[in-house]
Formats: sequence, structure tokens, C-alpha cells
Amino acid sequence: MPEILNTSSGKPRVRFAPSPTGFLHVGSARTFIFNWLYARRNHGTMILRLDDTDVERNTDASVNSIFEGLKWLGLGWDEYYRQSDRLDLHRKTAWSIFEKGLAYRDFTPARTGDAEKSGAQGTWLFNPGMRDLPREESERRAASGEQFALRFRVPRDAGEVVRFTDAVYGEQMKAGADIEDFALLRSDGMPTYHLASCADDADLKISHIIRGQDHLTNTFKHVLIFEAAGYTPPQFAHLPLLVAPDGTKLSKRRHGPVVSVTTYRDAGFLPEAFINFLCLLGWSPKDDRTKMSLSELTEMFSLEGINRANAVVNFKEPASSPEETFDPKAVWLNAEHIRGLAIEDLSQRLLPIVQEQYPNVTAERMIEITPLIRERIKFLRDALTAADFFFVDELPPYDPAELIPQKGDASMAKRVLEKAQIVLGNVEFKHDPLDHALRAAAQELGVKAGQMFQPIRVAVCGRKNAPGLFETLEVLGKETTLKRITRAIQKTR
RNA sequence: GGCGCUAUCGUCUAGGGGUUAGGACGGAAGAUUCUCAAUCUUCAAACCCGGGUUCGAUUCCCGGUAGCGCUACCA
Repeated sequence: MPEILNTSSGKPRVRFAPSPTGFLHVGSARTFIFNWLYARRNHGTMILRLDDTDVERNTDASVNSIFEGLKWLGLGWDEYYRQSDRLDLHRKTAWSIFEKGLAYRDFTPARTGDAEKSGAQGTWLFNPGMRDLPREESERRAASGEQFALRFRVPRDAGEVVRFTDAVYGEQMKAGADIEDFALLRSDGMPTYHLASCADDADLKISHIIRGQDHLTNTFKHVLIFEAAGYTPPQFAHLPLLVAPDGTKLSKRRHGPVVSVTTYRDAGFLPEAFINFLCLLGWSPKDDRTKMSLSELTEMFSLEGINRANAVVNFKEPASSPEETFDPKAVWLNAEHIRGLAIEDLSQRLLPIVQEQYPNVTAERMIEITPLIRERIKFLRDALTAADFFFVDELPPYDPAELIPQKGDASMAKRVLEKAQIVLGNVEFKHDPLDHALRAAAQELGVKAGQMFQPIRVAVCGRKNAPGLFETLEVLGKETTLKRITRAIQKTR
């Protein structure tokens, strides 16, 4: 009598089950996000499960990196498990399958190395002799201490097919004759991924398995395990893979840190922008929205919107600037989200980054500066370069030639600065008065407004490209402004 | 090799038997402005190929091609 999963409450239970064998990959992050969105959208439960049955390859560093990445995303989860704590359940499940005659001991030594792996001619299905080993002989050899793996006895008679319906890819079927007798238990007694994953999914009453498409063909094996263990398989939804511009799947070895979530964090991405970007890879709302908040995404998310083709993360392979490290759309979305933030909020996020380099900057100061750079930064870290002149006492050296205005010369720069020194000494440092005073001064000197503003801008900012002049001066204050203009006048000599 | 999946502008995608094939990023041009941004306007840019079904296919079917995945006592 198969136990019925997922129907009793109607509330979905989903899980994200990473293997701690490396940092949190952007593809994994997307899988986590889709699961989370699905759970929240349908008032279900989000489960985090560490699939750490491969003791050889698991590391604590990886576990930490995964938590670090997930913490930054800030989405959270409702239940947490580690497969290594649940080995008894896995073994019990495996042996229950064995007892039903649906699995058998294979005493063949493990295939070593990569022999006949990728270039294999023909498909390996099972080791000769083992599948039909008489029960008594099997028991005897096991009792004598001989090592064995436990394999699933895949039904491979003509006409045997395994089927399931994928929420994304539709009806799937495969002949049993094309499925190899996969292992359930290794010869050291440890469960394999397939077994552990299914045993846990059943035990945790997972209703929907939302995961990467690399598992689509594994799902036939999983259906076999669920049914052999007496459970109704959950609903499956496979996600198209994220690939590099060259079409190969994202890997640390080939593509470096671009595939790590923490790289986005450290570059100054907003987690909500990163999430927004990832959602648009392989999923779309049916309207034309692109910039979406977490709550909008939660509201809009559905399995039906998931696409079937792999999605390219469009970064430049040899990146010549930090910006090129990322997909242009991710960068744009980040800037969009930054622009959409309230000044106080943005300022708070900028402050720790700024303080790392300029410890004297206060929260009050940052609030004044933030509106001037909000439209000018693409990454949080850009505040460091966009507003540097607010943070330093003394401007770093700049080329005095920069002080020379368009269609002007050194003497014009000097006249403008000297005039500015006088005018600014007698004006209130507020936007409008500064505006009026400096425009009037330009008129008196017979120069264009732009010719008046540029030398002042360079004198106070140390460069030509900067925020609006009046608001800059207002925030900078009279004292610093006059000091920097004096320095600039010295430079014109 | 076997099995499975996929194929719309450079990229992410919408659409769907009859459309000027829509949007976004990026690119180009222009407007605005004290520079840079931001903003606005405009432009260029796509249905993998071949058969079939049909009055009509980019859309449905078949084949090809290409890409990806699985083919481990990894996950």
C-alpha cells in the first residue's frame, strides 16, 4: 500500500539539497531561489538538506561557503537536515528494497579509474553473474566477509518502461532496458546519492523536487527507488542549466570565480538584484516586467513560466574590467535596484563598505553623500570611487591641465578660480544660492556657465566627471571648498 | 557509442497555423544638462536546416544538424 505524499495538506514541501564539495555555485543559488519562491508562493515549507554522503569529497570549508552564500541571499529556510545524520534511514530503505527482491548484492570489485568511462562503446548495464546470483550464495559470500555493493535490479524485460511527468519537460519515459543497475549501497556500506536522496525525500515528505536538468535522466532511477520503497514519487520539476558563453556548463576550473555567489556579493551586488537576475535566467513572468522585487517575484512565480532551453550567463571570458566579469543585465539590474532604494537604506548598505577604507566617515555624512551618487553607481563598491573626494581630507594629485575649461586656457582657469574664491567666500552653501552666485560670476567674467563650473569641479573633486556641482559644494562645505580652490590656484602658476 | 533533453535578435526572453514576430540588456544615433550619470526619443538586430500536414507554417509532425545532460560503489 503506497504511502501517499503531498496531498494531505496541499501545502508543498520543497528542498534544496547541495553537496558540500565546493562553494555555492550560481546555478545552485538559482535552484535554491526557485524552490524558495515556490514554497513561499504556495505557503509551503522550504527545507535545506546537506547531501553529504560523499565523505571523500565533502569539506567543512564548502559547508561554510554554502551557508555564507545563502546568508547573503537572505532568504532562509524552515527545516534543516544533514544526510550524514540519517544513514540508518538510508540503509534501512536499501535493505527493504533488497528484501523485496528488487536489489541484489554485487561482489564485483568497484571499477577503478576512468577505464572505458567516456569513450565507452555500448552501455554497461550490470555485472555478469551478479544479478542472478542465488540468494544462498549471496548470503554465504556476504557472511564470509566479502565486500559487495547493493544494486537495484532494474526491470529490463521487453515492454518495461519507467515514466513520470515533469512539470517543466512534460511526459517522460524510458525503457528499463536502457537503465543500468545502479548502486544503492557502496561496498563500504555508505548509501549512494540516488538512494540517500530518495529515502530522505520520501521520509521528509517532499512534495516537489525542483532541481537542475542534469538530474532529468536520473529521475527514472529515482522513480524506481520510490516505487520499490513503497512511495508515490513526488512531483518533479527540472530547471534548464546555466551555461557559460561558450555553451559549456559553468565550472570553477574553467570559468573561475564568476560562478561563485560570493563573488557577486564582494563586487557590490545587492542580493535582491542578484536574485532578480537569476530568476530571469530560465524563467519569465508572462508580462514584460524585468525589474522585480522579492515580493513581486514571489507573487509571480510559477513552474509554468520555466523555460526548457539552457540559459547563457553572458560574461566576458577574459574580463578586462570588473564589470565585464558579470552579465551586463545583472549589472544593469543591480544599478536599477540601487536607484530604487531609499536614501537611508542605500546609505546604510554603503556605509560598511566605505568605512572599511575610510573609517572616519559617519552615518550622518553618508546620508548627505548618498543622493549625489545613487544614480551614478552600478555596484555598492563604486561609492569608493564615485565619492572619494568626500572622504579624503587632501585630494590626491591631479593634472593641473584638467582645470582648463572647454575652449579656454590656463589664464581663464586662474581667473575663474580666483573669482570663485571671492564669490564663494560670501555665499550661503546651499544649492540655490550657490547656483545663482556662480552663474552671476560667470556672467561678470564673460565666460559660459560650463567654463565657470569645470575648473571649480576639478578643483574640489580632482576630476572632470563628478556629481552636480552645487550639491557637491553644499555637502563639501565652505571650508573644504575654499581650501581646495586655493590649492588649485597654486597649481595654475 | 547508447539513452534523454533542447533549438526565436549578440544575450535573457514573449508569442504562436495567417502578426509590421513583442519586450529587456547590450550596441548605434539624437534630445536634455554645468561634466559624468540618470532620463527621454529613434534605429539596427532573430524564428538552425530539410521534408511533410495544411489554402497557409517560425508555430504541428518526421528527419538532419548542433548544443547540453546522463551513461561511476560523484552528486
